[in-house]
Amino acid sequence: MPELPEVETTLRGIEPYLLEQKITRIVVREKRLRWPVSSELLSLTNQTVSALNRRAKYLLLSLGRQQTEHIIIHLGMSGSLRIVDNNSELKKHDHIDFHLSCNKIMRYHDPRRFGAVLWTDKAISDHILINALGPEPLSNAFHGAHLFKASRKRKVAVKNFIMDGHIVVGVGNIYASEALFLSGIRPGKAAGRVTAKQYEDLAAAIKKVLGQAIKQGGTTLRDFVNSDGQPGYFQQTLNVYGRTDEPCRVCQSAIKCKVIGQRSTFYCTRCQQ
DNA sequence: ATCGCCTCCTGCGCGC
DNA sequence: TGCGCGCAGGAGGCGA
Repeated sequence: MPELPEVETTLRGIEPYLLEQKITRIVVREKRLRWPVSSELLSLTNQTVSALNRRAKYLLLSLGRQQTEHIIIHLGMSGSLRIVDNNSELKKHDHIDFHLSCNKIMRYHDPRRFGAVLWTDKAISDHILINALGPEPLSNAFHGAHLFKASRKRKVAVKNFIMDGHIVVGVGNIYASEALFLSGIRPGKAAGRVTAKQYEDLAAAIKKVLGQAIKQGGTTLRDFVNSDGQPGYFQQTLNVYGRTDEPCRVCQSAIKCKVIGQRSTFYCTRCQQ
């Protein structure tokens, strides 16, 4: 379940192998991802990767000197990218190979096929999936006042609110529960009823959990190539996620699980009001 | 505009 | 041991 930290870790892991390298050939074994893999992508050959970036959970590979073409990759629920040797044995769900001029392959693997590999020749910032996104959670553009302002009169649960990519990107189900615990806010509370002070705390908590997870992901980068190992962010101590009926680490009362917005949500009934 | 529900898909854990 | 079932989850899409 790649959350933002794993996407960032993936970017750092693949960058040394892709930057200023050519994609010599793309082999697609399974086109049926979230959206069908386009024929334009199929026909890409001998394009130099001139930049790699991340926006939200999208990985962006820019091609050519002018960067007029881009490959957009989303890992969905179960996607991963690995750098493998070109004689590496194929595993089930290895859907796309990007052959590189360094003689290695960047291999896209995705059992559930919720992910996407897209091609565009428009400016990335104009792309329909990108152009309406909220700020990056670790950037200066993201802060409590932003959340407070955007949430006035909103009735949606604050947990759904912070998971909405138009408000802030990259807050997945695990870290939404964790950040709300750290800031002492009930996940089901209407976003418009959360105070400015609470949003200050919440923004800080989001930065903290995501920043910490990225840092831990970075420590396992050495295992990235040719490895199926779990990313390091799983080592992060979870305070509430998946801890139904276990004692709160602060007050010992039982952690509760409730479905909010079709998603399991975990919180402490005493610490979060 | 906003909200909430539905959908895509496979692997896994559970009960029997 | 094996089967069938239900659930998990990112996020776009859609109907109300």
